[in-house]
Amino acid sequence: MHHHSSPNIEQEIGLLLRHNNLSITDSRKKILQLFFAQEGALAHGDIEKKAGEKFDRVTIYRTLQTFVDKGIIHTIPTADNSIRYALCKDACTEGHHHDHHIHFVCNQCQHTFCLDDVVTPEIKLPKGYNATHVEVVVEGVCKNCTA
Amino acid sequence: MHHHSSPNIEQEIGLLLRHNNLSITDSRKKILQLFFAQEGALAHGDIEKKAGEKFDRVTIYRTLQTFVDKGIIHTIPTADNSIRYALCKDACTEGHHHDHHIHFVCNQCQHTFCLDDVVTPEIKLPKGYNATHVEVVVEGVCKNCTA
DNA sequence: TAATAAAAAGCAACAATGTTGCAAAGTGGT
DNA sequence: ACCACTTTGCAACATTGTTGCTTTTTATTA
Repeated sequence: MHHHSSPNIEQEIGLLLRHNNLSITDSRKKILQLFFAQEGALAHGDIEKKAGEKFDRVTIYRTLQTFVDKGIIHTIPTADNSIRYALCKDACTEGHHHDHHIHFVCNQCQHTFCLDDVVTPEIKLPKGYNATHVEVVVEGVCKNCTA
Repeated sequence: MHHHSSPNIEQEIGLLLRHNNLSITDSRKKILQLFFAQEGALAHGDIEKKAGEKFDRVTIYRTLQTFVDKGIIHTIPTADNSIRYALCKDACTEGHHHDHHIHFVCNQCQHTFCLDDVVTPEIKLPKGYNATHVEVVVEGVCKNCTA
């Protein structure tokens, strides 16, 4: 399980923000904590539910956007109009995401996971098409629900 | 270009609806015409723009939902909260979609295409994960824009 | 530590998108 | 032409996302 509640998560979060030239604010810390405490991806709505009493909706929108811009989190496409966000584990930088792993959506628990060890395959495209990014989303039953 | 305006499109649409046990109505015909006249996928918003003066927004929502349920169209996930829809070319039936092709989103013209000849690859998942469906969305520059 | 400039958060108002119940209109079958 | 059933349009509402502006917070300097 990835649920560290180690005392230096706080520190780690501070460093992460500082490395990205972001000032350290309550909302940024709180939202990053949610991501660190979570195995899987979060939608805006999830964050609003978990942190919404403390923070304005607008702040959450803007914070997520900032994190995406800085390469701290990445988006995961969905077919239900609720973009998911997850921490970038590869070396992403401002304006350059390098997430080559696939994503898994569980039909049972509805959670979305980054399978960091499964890289996106090469796709052979017809003539004239040039790929810059390949996104793979696999649906099915996850490890926790298979049991 | 795929813009047939052949006289039997109308017939084809009628048959398609009848085969799916759907009554033939103006909005269903119009929306199917848009899909047939279009190389690429459509979002709800696109359809609303092109047919919105004639039909209520609610009707468009309900019609798209009906078509998805019947296996006439399928959804394409996106990371911008605007689900795209495209005609199913494989043999989809009510409750059973069999679209194994990949999707391509052009960064230049912003259109989304079904590459019907490119099948989704096998993905090897970690132990415990079971796949029921694999969705591949490739981003890049399409045939028309490469020129 | 206090003062300050810059950045972020909060607020309010708004825009866009999606949903529901119900009455009116249209469809297919007799 | 009639009838049962389905679909549409309307209205009202809920949810989600955006924008401008004021207040608060942050990081930095003295």
